Amino acid sequence: MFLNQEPRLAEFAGAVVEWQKRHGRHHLPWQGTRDAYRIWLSEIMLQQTQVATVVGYYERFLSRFPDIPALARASQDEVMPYWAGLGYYARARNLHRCAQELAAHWDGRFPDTPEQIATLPGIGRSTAAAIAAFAYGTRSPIMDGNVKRVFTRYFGIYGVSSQRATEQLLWKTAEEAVQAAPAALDMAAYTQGLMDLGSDCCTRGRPDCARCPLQAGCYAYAHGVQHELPTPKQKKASPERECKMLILHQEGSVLHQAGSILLEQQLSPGIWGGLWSLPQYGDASALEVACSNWGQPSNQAQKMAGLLHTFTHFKLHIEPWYVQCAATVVAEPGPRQAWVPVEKLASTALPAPVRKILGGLFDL
DNA sequence: CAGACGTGGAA
DNA sequence: TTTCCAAGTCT
Repeated sequence: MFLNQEPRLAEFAGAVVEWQKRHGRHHLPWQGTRDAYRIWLSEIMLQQTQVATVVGYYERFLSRFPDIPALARASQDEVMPYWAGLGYYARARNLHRCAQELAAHWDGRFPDTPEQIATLPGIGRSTAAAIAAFAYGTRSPIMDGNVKRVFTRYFGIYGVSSQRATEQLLWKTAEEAVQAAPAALDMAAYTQGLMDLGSDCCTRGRPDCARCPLQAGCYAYAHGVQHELPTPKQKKASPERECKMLILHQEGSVLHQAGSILLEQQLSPGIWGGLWSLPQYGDASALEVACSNWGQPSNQAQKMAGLLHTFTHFKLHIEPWYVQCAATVVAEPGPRQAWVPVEKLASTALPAPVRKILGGLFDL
């Protein structure tokens, strides 16, 4: 770090805001509003998720649930299809819970301080600050991946951000940057500018320092260590697991000509919690037992092309097995299981790889 | 504190 | 191909 951060702190926020107004993003679907609901929804969807991925989900979700009361009076099962495929499903469950808490205890509106906002489910310190900054102009700093890149480089902050000391220094520096800024600071532009700078200019691989409004004071630029910051955390090899998924296809009826598929709702918490997946089995014998329970000899099952699904912390080898059965022979579904008509699969909350498997069979 | 928690795009 | 990781939070 530079010994004396003060002169570089004083000019920091102003440079970010000026850059944002000329070169930042201004036409994302969740910009140009002070509606805390829309801001909140976008912030949650954008957690660990790229802008391009979020845009479509944001529009569809907002059309179906236009405000807090609409979301609060819906059931979780009505909400999950609008999040399916986006990942990190605890976000959707917390979003729904939060709407109900706001409706029940906060008059259906967001509280106006970041501290109060951060007490709500699924909203941590950074998201609370972002909501307050965009909706109310509150001078409370955020600290996400983009901002960490900008701050570690500009101020020369070493150490992995999972360490308490590093995290605390980042937040302290972020607070000082706001305090050192003029009272008239456009907090929304500053907050957006930090993220845009990290996203468009101060990127991980090839930072475009020539375009950067902070170049003159940047520690990493001065020392040529852009690629060393932020300090990378050591990676761990992700374990691999395997499972067999059963596609039990009940033949069509007059009502549902394409038939129905047996799905099983996943428990929360847990992978895909709240979504409807295909029944999974750890090995061939477990699959055989399941087939025979449904009156199907397992030798009638057809093995389909396998696929590898990569999660953050493990890889899953999926082996799908297809079995068709007559409607007349079929028993009652087990707990958390249901027969879902093929016509309804498109609007069902399916995990991404399950949608891919079923999409190959039924053109969802 | 370290691990759980998804998915897809980029290098 | 492999690895990284993107507007994090919760336990």
